[in-house]
Amino acid sequence: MDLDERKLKILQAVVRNYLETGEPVGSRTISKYTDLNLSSATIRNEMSDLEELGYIIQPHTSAGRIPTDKGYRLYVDHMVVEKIQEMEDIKNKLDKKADRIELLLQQVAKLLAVNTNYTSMVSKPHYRHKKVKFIQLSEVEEDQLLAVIVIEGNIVKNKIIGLNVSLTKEMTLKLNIVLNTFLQGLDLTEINMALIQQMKEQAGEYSEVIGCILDAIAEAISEEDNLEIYTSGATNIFKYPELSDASKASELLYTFEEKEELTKLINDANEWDDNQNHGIQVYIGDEAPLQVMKDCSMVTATYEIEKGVYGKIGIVGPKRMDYEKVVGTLKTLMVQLDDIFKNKT
Amino acid sequence: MDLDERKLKILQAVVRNYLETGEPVGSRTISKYTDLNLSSATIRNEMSDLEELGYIIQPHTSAGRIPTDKGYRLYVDHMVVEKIQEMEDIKNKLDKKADRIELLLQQVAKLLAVNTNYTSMVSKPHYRHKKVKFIQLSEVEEDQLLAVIVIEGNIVKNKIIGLNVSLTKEMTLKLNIVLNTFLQGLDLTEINMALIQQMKEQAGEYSEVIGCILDAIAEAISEEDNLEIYTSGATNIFKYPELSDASKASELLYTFEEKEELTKLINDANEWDDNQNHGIQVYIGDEAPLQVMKDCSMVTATYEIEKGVYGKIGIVGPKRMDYEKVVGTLKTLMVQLDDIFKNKT
DNA sequence: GTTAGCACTCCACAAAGCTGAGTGCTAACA
DNA sequence: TGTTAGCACTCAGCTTTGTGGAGTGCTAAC
Repeated sequence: MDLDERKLKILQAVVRNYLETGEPVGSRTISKYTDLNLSSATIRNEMSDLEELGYIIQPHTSAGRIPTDKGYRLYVDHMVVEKIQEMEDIKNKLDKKADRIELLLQQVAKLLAVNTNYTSMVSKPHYRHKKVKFIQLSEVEEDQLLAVIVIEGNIVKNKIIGLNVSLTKEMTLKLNIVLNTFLQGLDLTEINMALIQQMKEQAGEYSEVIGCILDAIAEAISEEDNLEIYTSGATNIFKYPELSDASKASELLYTFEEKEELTKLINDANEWDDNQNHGIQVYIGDEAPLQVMKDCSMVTATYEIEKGVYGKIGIVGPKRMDYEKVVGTLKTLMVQLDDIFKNKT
Repeated sequence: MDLDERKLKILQAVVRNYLETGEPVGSRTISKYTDLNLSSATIRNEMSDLEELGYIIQPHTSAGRIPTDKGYRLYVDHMVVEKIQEMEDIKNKLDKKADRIELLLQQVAKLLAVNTNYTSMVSKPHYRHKKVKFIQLSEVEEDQLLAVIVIEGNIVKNKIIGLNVSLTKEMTLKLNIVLNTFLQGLDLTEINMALIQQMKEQAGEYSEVIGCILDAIAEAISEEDNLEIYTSGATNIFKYPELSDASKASELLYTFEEKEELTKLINDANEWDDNQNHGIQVYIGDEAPLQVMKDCSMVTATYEIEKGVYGKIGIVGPKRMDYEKVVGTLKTLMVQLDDIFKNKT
């Protein structure tokens, strides 16, 4: 059942040619395109076999062949020689002031989309079970309190709390101390009713404030748990005729606009695989866990922002995407990202 | 040159009918559709006049008529009877925890898009020449300082500053006092070199920290000046055949994805006009200051988030959009928004 | 001023014809 | 036994032709 050398070469030629042109590939083309020195008739026989084995298919009789998903899969698994992509050093591209991770990731997405001409998506890593690191209450105005909550990973959340009483300086200080001593180092699951009750007692007449602040904390932490995804270059799909008819384009773009569905993709991809490959995975057509992507391929990679905290990057394009370039680009990017994140911490 | 009663009625009938069906309107249709009791032949004569006057046009000989931009304009200016839109009370729809204005506006955009089936955009109001209200430095870890900056409008910015020395508690306190006394109530233009120099002197060996913090402040304020725009329902354009061919759709969607261009639209629209109309404006085709919108219409409105601080809301759809519904929806929404913002402050 | 009637126009769609690319099969060749 | 040339066949895609219907403009009559 294994393919012999010659069949492999022919399959490879079919895929390569199809990736380039987007047109079904005929036997005569292969006969000239390869160094096999075989006549088109021979190629035809071989192609007929390949079709029977399910690697290629004719869109209609008397047309050339195009790869099936199975054909692409074989190609991706065994024949991709990733082209090293010399990408401008992204550090220069990235806005200096993009200290906020969201901005940085958004820019990475954009960079990828521009470089590849496909659609890119980047998920914000989420820190599971994040712990409270630091809380600071300050009086902004008479009846307004600003609560600043820092959680692990130096994620900062603010909440302005309106009061119907005004706090004394001492009281604010006291509340600060109470909150910090009670909550530092805890995550959401560890903050229970008993604890809250204790804190409220300490706060005396300001127990109400405690309630507000706890709400803010809960919100801050859970907000961070919402998997956020940044996308870019969604309209690039119009560059590929096979995706740009109204109904397909509409569905795809809607998915990218809403983003919810995309979390499935992100969650599906394997975790970091330790083999220095940045968990690069290729999904072809139906392999992706999303119906709308049945005519697309997707390449994903995993980046590590700090020990144990991962995010994903994905590139979505037509099945006939330039896998070699995409994989190359992603790898280059991952190396650069590693660099950036390492120097950051 | 003014149109008589009958011509107006016929024009109105043409527009109304075209808005509904999207097909060119013939004389026979009008003859039945209106209560004029005129034969199609008479209508034909009148339509011929209307065409000569530039209000309607035939896409080709022997087709019905469709309105020109001029025709739409007349219709919008004099014949729109806005339908009061009973929209579910948005307050119920809006996420309670959407205290952050960004989230709220994003949700408003979505609500609008869903309600109208057009594309919506909402600009975040920007507070010009915002003044610093409050600054708080806290030590998060040994060598990390958290700067929290509150500017007018209760916009809060955070910045984590890495230090190569560690500060004493007293020093942190002192820096806090220095920063607040010097900067409170100032806007960007008022923070000059002389001031900075003074502050650095006060900070002694930690003058470096002052520099970092000032950078953060500058960044925070200027960041807030970047006009941000939230969009929703961009893919709704696929519901309108006249916009959904690949090249038009691609251009439009790109504009909505990139958003930069959209600022032109927002900036162009008139300021609040005080006549309780929420500055509702209608742009038809080329009237919009954006080339890509030449086949679209746009309706914008202005909301006031607090005294003197405005933002815009816009709805973009095909020229044959349901103006009556859109204007109605926008007005209803504005009233609700006023309500929300008033109770907030 | 309004209307019926009629010839005319032109889009939209279907049917028919043509072309070129590509195939499968067969028979001959090395 | 594998390879090749030759040939009939297929079919998408394009152009051409034809047809029907919707709608118009014009004219003559009311």
